[in-house]
Amino acid sequence: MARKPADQSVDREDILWAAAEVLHRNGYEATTMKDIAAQVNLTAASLYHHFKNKDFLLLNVLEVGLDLTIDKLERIDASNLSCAEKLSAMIRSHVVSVTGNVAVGAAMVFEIRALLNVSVGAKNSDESFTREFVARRNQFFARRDYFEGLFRNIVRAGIEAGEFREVDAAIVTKAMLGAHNWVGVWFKEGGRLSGEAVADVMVDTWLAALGEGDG
Amino acid sequence: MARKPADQSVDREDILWAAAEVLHRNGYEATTMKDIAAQVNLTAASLYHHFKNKDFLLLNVLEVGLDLTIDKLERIDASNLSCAEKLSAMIRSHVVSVTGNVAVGAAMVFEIRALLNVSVGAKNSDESFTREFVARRNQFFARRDYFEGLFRNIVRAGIEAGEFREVDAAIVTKAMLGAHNWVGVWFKEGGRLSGEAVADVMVDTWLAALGEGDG
DNA sequence: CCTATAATCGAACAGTCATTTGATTCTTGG
DNA sequence: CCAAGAATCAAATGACTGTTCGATTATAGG
Repeated sequence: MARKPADQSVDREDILWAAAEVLHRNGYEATTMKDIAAQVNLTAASLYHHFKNKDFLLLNVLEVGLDLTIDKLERIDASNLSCAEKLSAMIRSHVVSVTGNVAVGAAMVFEIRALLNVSVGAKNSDESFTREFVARRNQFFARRDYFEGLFRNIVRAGIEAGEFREVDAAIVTKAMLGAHNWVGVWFKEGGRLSGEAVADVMVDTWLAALGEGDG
Repeated sequence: MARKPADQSVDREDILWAAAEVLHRNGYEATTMKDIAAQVNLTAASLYHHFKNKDFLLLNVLEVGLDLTIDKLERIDASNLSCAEKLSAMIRSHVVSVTGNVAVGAAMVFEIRALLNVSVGAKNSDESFTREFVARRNQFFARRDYFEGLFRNIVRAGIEAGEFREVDAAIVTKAMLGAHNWVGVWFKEGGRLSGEAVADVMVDTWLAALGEGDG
């Protein structure tokens, strides 16, 4: 076949990363195809060679970000650690992801609401695109729930094992994830604390909140 | 002068509330003047009789939401309660605001990033509008910091008073606010828990995180 | 060398949106 | 009752956006 790297050619993944950055910087609706294209020295038109359309491209970004995070969490979940140790590792992993990979990590979270309102209207004439998009979006949301469940289950297990005090696991889990997500908004590289240091504070905070104060 | 309530006329505040709802539902960029107008049975053009333009209107929404919240917090701050009691009251107040008044409370938080990217570009020909907007926006951000500082100061005071354990007050405060803000995203009226109940869980969680477990 | 085709672009389109303008409809103070 | 102005709207404008199309370029395999 033909044409790979002339001066510098671009592949799907490059575009995905560029889109992630713009997405994190500007938000879903304010992100234009031109912005994304500029980030990789292309024209907006060229992006359509790699992705069906804007919505699929941005959804893809969120999918990749979520998959990366889930992957790490599942590895921790499958280990032989105690609940407290598992939760520590999961918190650290999540927070470090959000700080180190701001583009993917934070975008994943904050554009979810925007995702809900995409192309639900009947404006798009193309029925099949809309149908496929809605299907993938629902799958994404299901996976988002699964992600949250990974944390919630550890909290529940820790309570049952007597490692944590009895709390409303669902709410505390949401509080925890909210705190982590928010890190993606305020964290700046080169500030007082590194991503790892922030993660340490988070671990300490949540173990304390769950009654693991004397560890 | 002339013309107030014909069948039903609309004032600044009605528009502000309508805008808050649409803002919370759709996000900053996805909110159209037509959407806001429809919410109060007006045309988009009519909104310009009440507000200079879209950016000022939406900024106004955020300002009002922030002022409401700060007002309650300052009253608590001025009381004679202990640090733990003050913090409890502040958390409860904030969370209840977010759940009960989703429109204003959550919008305030999640549109801040969008606000940053507004009209900074040179597209607007009207210099004075841009200048005034930037000034008010900076003032808003300063007030946002003040809001965060109200929480942070109580945490610090509690540590110094020996009521709380020694934590990184800045980070823990951000974690706390992140958790509260996130409530605005997932909370739905009529769910398992009322806004007050969620607030109770939050109070319990954060007092535990700060080492007030034996209260 | 040639050819299929991957990758890219310029230009054009249709749609949407914020905003302006000028006219119109009320309402109220005098 | 009248006149001033507050509140509203319909229509037009101009900018921007996602997307399509046809043409162009460059590469890899035969």
